[in-house]
Amino acid sequence: MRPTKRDELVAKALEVFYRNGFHATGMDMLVAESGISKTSMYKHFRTKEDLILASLRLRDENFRNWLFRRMEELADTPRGQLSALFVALAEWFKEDTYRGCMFIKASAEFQEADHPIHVQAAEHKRLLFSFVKELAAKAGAKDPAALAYSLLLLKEGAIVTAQMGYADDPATVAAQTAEILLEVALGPAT
Amino acid sequence: MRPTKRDELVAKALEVFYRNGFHATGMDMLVAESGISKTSMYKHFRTKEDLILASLRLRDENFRNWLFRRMEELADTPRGQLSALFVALAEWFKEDTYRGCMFIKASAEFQEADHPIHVQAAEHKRLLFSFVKELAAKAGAKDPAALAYSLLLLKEGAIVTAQMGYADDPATVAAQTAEILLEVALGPAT
DNA sequence: ATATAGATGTACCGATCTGTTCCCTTTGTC
DNA sequence: GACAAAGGGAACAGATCGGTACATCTATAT
Repeated sequence: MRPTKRDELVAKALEVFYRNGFHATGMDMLVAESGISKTSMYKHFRTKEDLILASLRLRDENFRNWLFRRMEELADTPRGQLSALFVALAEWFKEDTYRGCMFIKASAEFQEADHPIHVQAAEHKRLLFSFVKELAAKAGAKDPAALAYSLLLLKEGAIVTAQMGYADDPATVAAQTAEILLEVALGPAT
Repeated sequence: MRPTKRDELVAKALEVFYRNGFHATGMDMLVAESGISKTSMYKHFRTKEDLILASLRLRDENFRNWLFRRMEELADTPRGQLSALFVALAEWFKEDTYRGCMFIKASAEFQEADHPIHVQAAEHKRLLFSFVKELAAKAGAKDPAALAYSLLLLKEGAIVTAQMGYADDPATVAAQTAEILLEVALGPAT
């Protein structure tokens, strides 16, 4: 069965919100860009906030699927997959549609810690943390949570540095730094 | 001489933009919060964008002054001051007005790489990089730029992680990770 | 005392914001 | 062919957006 209008709308809204920001994107702009009438939009989503939340859900699904699959394609050991996280990042940064992390930006535009959008953005980061922590455990880290946490700090740092564009190649620096942390935590690479 | 109205306005605008976001803050809200008339605002600044740029200039000055002074207060060796960067971060995160990095958020709300606001935000990060690179050189790093770059990735990562509030204590994790990098780059702590 | 600069208050402009209303057309199904 | 569900078009509310117009007030410097 073909994608429903609702799915089309969410996909397009995701794209526009990512490219243009949340507050800066009006519903009229979404009408113009998606070709879907405002009437239909408000039949599917009661408010703009609901549409943003749906966009973030889709983004979370797409991004985690892509990242986890890519890490598995690039290496077949847990340790190799942790390294591959930063290879995947480099690929992402090179896309000319790259505009930083949608969840960081969502939490920045909706700052109250209990705002539904903020909460949902944080949830995405929590899911990534779980995944990386599992990998760190499989790789034999003594303190998987600490290793995962460190690696993710590098990841977030590289993401915002790439977004601001004031430095050359944050993914490579992050990858090299991650290698140091992996050696300290897991011993020399085999 | 007392602070001019213009200075008062910029200081208040900085506070409100930081707390509330750029697009989400209207000029009428600034009138209400600062008690300064819209007429005066537009005498001092031709556009909202000009006011944002002035706020960012003030923020850059305040933040770098605070951070550099704090690092010097906390340690008197270059290496110690690099460690102290993360102690200062922890103090910042604990402030109940903490809302992430204003420059990251500015670059996120004004994404075009050549937008004046984006450019100015990136400039702040460049200045921090220069300072940390100098310290890394004084501390005897073989590749001061690489060490500074790594440490700043941790810093940015900790900043956004603290902003999103999905993890307990990013400053401490960043500090511990930085210690590892310092030992690898400079040898065991004396 | 008076000229001047800075600040104020308030009403207003046209555009845009989120969200609604009313009515019409398409589409798939029995 | 009848019918319901879904979508479209377009105007409209009421609020807010960035920015302007205009007349007034106040402090200081000469």
